[in-house]
Amino acid sequence: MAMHKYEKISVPVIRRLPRYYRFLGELLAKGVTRISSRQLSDKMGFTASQIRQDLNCFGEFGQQGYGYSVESLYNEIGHILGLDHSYKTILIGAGNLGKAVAVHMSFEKRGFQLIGIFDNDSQKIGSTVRDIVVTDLDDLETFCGKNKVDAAIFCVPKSAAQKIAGRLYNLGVRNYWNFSHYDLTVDYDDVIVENVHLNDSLMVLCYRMTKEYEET
Amino acid sequence: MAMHKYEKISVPVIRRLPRYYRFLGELLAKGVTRISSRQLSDKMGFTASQIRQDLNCFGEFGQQGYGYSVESLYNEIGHILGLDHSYKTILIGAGNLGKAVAVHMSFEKRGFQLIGIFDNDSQKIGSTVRDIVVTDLDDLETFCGKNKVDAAIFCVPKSAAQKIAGRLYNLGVRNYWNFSHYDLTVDYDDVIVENVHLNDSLMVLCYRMTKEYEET
DNA sequence: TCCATATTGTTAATTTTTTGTCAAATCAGT
DNA sequence: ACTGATTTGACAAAAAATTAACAATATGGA
Repeated sequence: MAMHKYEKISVPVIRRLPRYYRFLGELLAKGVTRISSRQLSDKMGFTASQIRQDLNCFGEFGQQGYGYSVESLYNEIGHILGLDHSYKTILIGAGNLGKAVAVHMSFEKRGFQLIGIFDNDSQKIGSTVRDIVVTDLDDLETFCGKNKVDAAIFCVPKSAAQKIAGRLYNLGVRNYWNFSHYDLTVDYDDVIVENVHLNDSLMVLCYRMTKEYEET
Repeated sequence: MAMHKYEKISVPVIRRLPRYYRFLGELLAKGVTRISSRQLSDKMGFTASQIRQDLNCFGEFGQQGYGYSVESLYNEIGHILGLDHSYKTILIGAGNLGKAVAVHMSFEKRGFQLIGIFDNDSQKIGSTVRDIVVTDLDDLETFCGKNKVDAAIFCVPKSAAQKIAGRLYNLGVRNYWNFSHYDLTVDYDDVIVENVHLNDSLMVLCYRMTKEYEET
């Protein structure tokens, strides 16, 4: 039923989906059962028109004169995002950032399952993070031989990222969530990289603060 | 000299600035002294036209027939971003994520200076992160009375964020870098919030992985 | 059942963003 | 100093994204 129109969905629309999902989740938790695009628009700061247009990329989830059922829209968007998958995922780097990511993300609710953590620091190897034992990075090949790994999370220094990406590519891993302060670029077009640049976000904050002061 | 045109700069342009800064930093580190928009375009995956247009929002930094001086363009963009400031900043929350942020970000190079860390967990209070002693969150008012705080970083649970934001607003803090899985919304329009939603990024990765599989 | 109200899905208009083009300017070699 | 190759900055064109408008349809109460 959800197989509606499959023209390519634009990047801005895709980036708004998790936001819809988040707000609908909050409404659901509050026990709200129905909502109109107008009400959502007030809450989220998008226009009602945009919300309707975004949703219509994927199907017709609302009902004229009524609006949307919070629960079923929440589920639909979750499904569109693919959160009902359970992609097997490993984490590379068990430093502060790696641990924070491992502990804070509820991977299971986001379509992923964390099945291994690797580091090359002998101090960390053998320790436990979120019930997973940190393994020597040298054992990556062995591990990937035994387990089908769908995605890898990079919480390693910039200098190490590209090399490890190469190893993982050879092991069949094609999807990367990258925190390494470095734009992972891979020549193969079957690879998906989601780069997270916390520094960029911080610099944007700096820009906005600076401009604010200049204007006043 | 940099006071060129101050029509409002669009959000997409602003979000690309840190990226330029990053790539130019890498070129600088490699000892490259000059670069053309075309060469940058090959490296970064934007069109040359876009790069020139973006830069021209702020001034004329290039020279016809030559291109741009890597070093001076790097410095100009750093200045545009406001990285030569030193905004006094506090971190709220010294858990895994807070520690990771404190340790990984070179605030000094990004226009900020970390001057305090707060938590309400007695286990953490008194411990040291990056040479800063973690202080009781109850002492926030005292601290802000003694120190002018420009910005605050939120690494606290969703449930705590909004309340702490209110306290900080009353203490005169107007700028927030928010990791709390919650869109901080403040009614006052002198407030700047940069929300970081790691979950959103993860969900986008999930979407892209899912679509990839569907298409093939 | 009927009517006034609400709200969607869709198409059209508008706005914003990106890309293409080119004259003017600089550079490098002779 | 002259010439051909580059490359910018500016403007024009194209593409993309957002907003507006509205017919079609459902709701809820009389």
